[in-house]
Amino acid sequence: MTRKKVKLAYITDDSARKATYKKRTKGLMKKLSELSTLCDINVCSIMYSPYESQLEVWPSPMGVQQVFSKLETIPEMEKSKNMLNPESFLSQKTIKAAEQLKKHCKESWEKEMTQVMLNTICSKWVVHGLNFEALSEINLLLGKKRTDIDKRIDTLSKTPLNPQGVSSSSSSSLVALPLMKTVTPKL
Amino acid sequence: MTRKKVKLAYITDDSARKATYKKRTKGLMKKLSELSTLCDINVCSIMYSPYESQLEVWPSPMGVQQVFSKLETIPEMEKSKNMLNPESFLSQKTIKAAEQLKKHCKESWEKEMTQVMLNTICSKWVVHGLNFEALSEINLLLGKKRTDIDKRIDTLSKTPLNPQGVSSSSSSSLVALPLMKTVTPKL
DNA sequence: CACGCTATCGTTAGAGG
DNA sequence: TCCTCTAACGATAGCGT
Repeated sequence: MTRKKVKLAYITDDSARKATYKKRTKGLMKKLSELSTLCDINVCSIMYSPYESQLEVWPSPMGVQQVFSKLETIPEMEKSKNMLNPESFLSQKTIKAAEQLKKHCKESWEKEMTQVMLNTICSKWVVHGLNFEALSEINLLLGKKRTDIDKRIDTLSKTPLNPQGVSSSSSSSLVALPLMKTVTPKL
Repeated sequence: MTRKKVKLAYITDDSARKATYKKRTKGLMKKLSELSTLCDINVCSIMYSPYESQLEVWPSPMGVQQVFSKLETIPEMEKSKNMLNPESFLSQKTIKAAEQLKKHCKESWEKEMTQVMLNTICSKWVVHGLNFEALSEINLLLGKKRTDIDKRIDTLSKTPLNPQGVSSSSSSSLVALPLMKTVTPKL
């Protein structure tokens, strides 16, 4: 009985798919970990899967916090918030100017856009105070009694904030985003 | 000549490390892609490595945009911004209340905190308008002439926004963050 | 320094408990 | 459903070019 040569297509059988998901996710995690130690890359992952009721964080919430904290240190743009809001950064003027040249495409536009895109994301993270101060704050809570946390979560669950449902139009998604220290972001 | 059994430790030799990095990154990418098709998970990755002058986006900027767009659809919290700012969500009062119970730790605090942590991140994304509208805007620019983009980038490079340097204290980092549709975030 | 090769190691599909 | 086992497949270290 020779093992089938994985047909690379959606696994229709639910339990088989779940099994594969779990196995491969575990494998991915390991690979991530290896890349991390072999090449000194700081890695973390946050998994929000339909197969686990709870979120899975690896290697630990602390580790996640550390990685996110580093996003904070990338460019020091906080000092110039006003110049980085979407309106000025991507003004109608800019769009129009680009519009004029619509016909002259270039095969490398993709890479260029990638730069702009990512820089925008990073900028926004910082500009909007998304430097994960909150995570630091949350770390203060680490080690607190569980029931208290439970109560807190319970309270929050009863506020209007609690989503009554989730859009079912979006399918599962995964983002892998590595950031390295040695490259100076070009903005 | 038996192949060595990969010593799982930092590779000191620069070129060897780079080779390993590239090979393994490629492998990771493939695994990601497989997980994506096998389990219908929407995947993208953004690589910002010291070994490439440009960012590497996979499968494409479009794909990245799509994945990020989905983050937007998670919980509908925009309507209650005022209740979700860090100040109210993680008020001094809350911290103090938790402080009182510092000594009574629980082994499962980690999971609980994970929930709070992640929910906070997601909340912030939405609350701060980080629903990646900008990315949509940027997509309008796709297909425009490269030199124009170049000029734009150049202009930006000369503004005070341009980081004069990057913190060298942070090491490389990678975040993998999968989001699935079927689970309702508990907040 | 990048690529191609391939023996070896590591991952995992499928079956059984 | 979840674990364990293991043969088969897939990834990749080291080397040659």
